[in-house]
Amino acid sequence: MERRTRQREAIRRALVAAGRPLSPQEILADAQREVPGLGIATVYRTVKSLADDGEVTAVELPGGLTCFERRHQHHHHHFQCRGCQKVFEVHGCPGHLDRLAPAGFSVEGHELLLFGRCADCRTTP
Amino acid sequence: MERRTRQREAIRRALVAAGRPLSPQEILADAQREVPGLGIATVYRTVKSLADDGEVTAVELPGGLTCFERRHQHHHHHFQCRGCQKVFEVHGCPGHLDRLAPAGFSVEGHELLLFGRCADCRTTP
DNA sequence: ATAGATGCAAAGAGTTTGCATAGGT
DNA sequence: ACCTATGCAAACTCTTTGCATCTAT
Repeated sequence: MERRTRQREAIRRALVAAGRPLSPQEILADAQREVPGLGIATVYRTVKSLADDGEVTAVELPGGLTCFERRHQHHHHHFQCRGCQKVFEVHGCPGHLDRLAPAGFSVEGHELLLFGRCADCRTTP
Repeated sequence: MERRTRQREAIRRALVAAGRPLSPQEILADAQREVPGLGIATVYRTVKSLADDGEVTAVELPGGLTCFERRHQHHHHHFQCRGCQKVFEVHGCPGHLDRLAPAGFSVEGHELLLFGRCADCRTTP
């Protein structure tokens, strides 16, 4: 069974507090304010463990960055800011996407990413 | 100015022949049939050069894989097969995606990726 | 002949893993 | 006391870069 460690709790709190998907480095920086000696390997191991438990999900972004967010029950997508690179949740989905696939292909899912500028970066380039 | 080398031509031909986005490794394998000594560094340098010229565009997929395809003038999206991992072009776009973004955010673009099984992998798991 | 392109190997960046130790239970 | 979780460092993967050589012009 899994243990309740300061590191694990700090990582979970960082994700809860952010309310948006965080990169491993963002998680590290946030959680280190609580547990200064925290190492990046623990962040990777912990988010993987939390993902296995179904508590968080990975958000893989074009460019190779993988962020992590607390698991939601509802279908949603993401927005990435070109200014600060932060990732935000986007509610809703255009739907009717399966019909776009080539004939003979079976669509099992989809991902949609919007990009542009968040409210903060829109005013502060 | 740029030179017309066997390597560069083999890489361009691989992209034309495939008719779909190729990963650096796929490009290497295809182009090596024409130029056996071809190295992966040349593939990376060449696709970057072709991208700078506007002849190819990068297709960045969740998971960190970056593929390259010949540049199209029309807006389109992609499908990735969970069986063979190959990437295909998808025509059309659901449109009206900007409205999904949070208030105060400006949307400059979007990417849509469908995933599932291609026609080949649907019958051959 | 000149200068850009290539192949190799080394260097980076991000992520994962091995191992001794710390620390939850 | 036991055994998982941690921190460090090494290993790994993918991509980029330095450099001597090759080759298109």
